[in-house]
Amino acid sequence: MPPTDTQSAAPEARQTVTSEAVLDAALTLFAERGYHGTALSQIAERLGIRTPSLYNHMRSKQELLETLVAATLRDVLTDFHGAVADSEDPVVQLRAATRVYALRHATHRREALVVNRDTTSLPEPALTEMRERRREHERAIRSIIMRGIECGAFAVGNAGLASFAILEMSVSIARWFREDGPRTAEQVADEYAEFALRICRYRG
Amino acid sequence: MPPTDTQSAAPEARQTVTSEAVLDAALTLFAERGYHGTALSQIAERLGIRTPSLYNHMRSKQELLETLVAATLRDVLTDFHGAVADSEDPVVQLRAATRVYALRHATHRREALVVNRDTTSLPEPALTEMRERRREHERAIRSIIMRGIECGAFAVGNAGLASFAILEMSVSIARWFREDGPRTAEQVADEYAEFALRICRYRG
DNA sequence: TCAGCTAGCTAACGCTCGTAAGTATGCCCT
DNA sequence: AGGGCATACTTACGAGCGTTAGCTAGCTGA
Repeated sequence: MPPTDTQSAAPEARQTVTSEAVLDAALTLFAERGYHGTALSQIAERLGIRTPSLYNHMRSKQELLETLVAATLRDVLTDFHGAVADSEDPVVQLRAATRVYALRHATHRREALVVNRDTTSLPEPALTEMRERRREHERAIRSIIMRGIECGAFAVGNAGLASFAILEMSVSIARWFREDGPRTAEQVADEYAEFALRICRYRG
Repeated sequence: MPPTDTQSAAPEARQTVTSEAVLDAALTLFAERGYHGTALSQIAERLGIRTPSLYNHMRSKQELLETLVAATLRDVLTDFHGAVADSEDPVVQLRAATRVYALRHATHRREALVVNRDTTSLPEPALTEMRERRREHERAIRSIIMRGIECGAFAVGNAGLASFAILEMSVSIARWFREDGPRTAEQVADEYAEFALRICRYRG
């Protein structure tokens, strides 16, 4: 029985850590204790290597955070554009946009927690860039709501307030969702999409 | 013109720092940079004293956090009980409970940010205690929703999901609200109370 | 007047952090 | 077979952290 060379659990296998593994370990720990609350030594320990060895896979601790946040926000926007591409109807678009956003927060809890807690710890060029991406998403949701108001599908006093409420209630899914809980991620996402329409007073 | 001895802004006045001032400075900085991202030296600097002098007003950095979180959660529950005391009607109660909760997050932004970001940094006896208080609040909201469902005022698939959504969208007010913005805290709170009823599908 | 308390100060501690430098070892390709 | 690269290691650094000890000066009340 020769050891396989992919994903082997062979006891004596000489294994090496990848950049992806470092990012994954950092993601888990940042989500658990926050960026400033996590030491590189803890990331190293989780990977079974010494702290300085991490520098074979990254440039700095800050770069880890920056990579994680940038990738997550990119994926959020990709999700969004994919979700709203199928229709011009504000009702359909708001439902789909909320659904993918809520779904992502159930299936990518760690990423969501890190982005929401630690984005402000980024150094300045990146911080503004990341804030801009979030604002872009918020503005897009808001404009869907405004179009819904114009065509009479929605009735809400202020589109900005509603878009904030919808986005942030979805974000919070990451705080309580459990994979082994009573509801699947899809069920939760569908329910939240429904909440979004209710907030905008769409009477489906 | 002899200097007054309360709140004096006299230039040469020998002023002394109070425990409340230390808590307030800590609150501001914890809210801005997080608990682990804030050094005692920064709190001291903001108060115009040297770091070790802080120990005349506190026992440790952790105690600062614990005091702030405990006081905030106590006030949240006091608010809640005051809000629901006036009526037995689930519609009235949910509106009032959401209103005071949203209002608090607009008027006490720093406290809300710290509680939501840094409660997990508390040492273990306090951590469980604080989590229990939050759960108590959530259960109380949920039970209002369940009573509303029973009496036919509300129509929502799962009361737990709805209570999470309502609480967390309110929490997020602390992230964007500005005192000098276009809407007052009361206006925002009223709007969010309305959102809560919509989520529960109350057609007022 | 003066004892005692309060609330500052300086100095110093032990620890941990992120990071750098230099070295050893094993795999891959020629 | 062996050169080079990738990846780990040990050692060490300077800085900053929270905290303690011990001292000083001013206000308060007997």
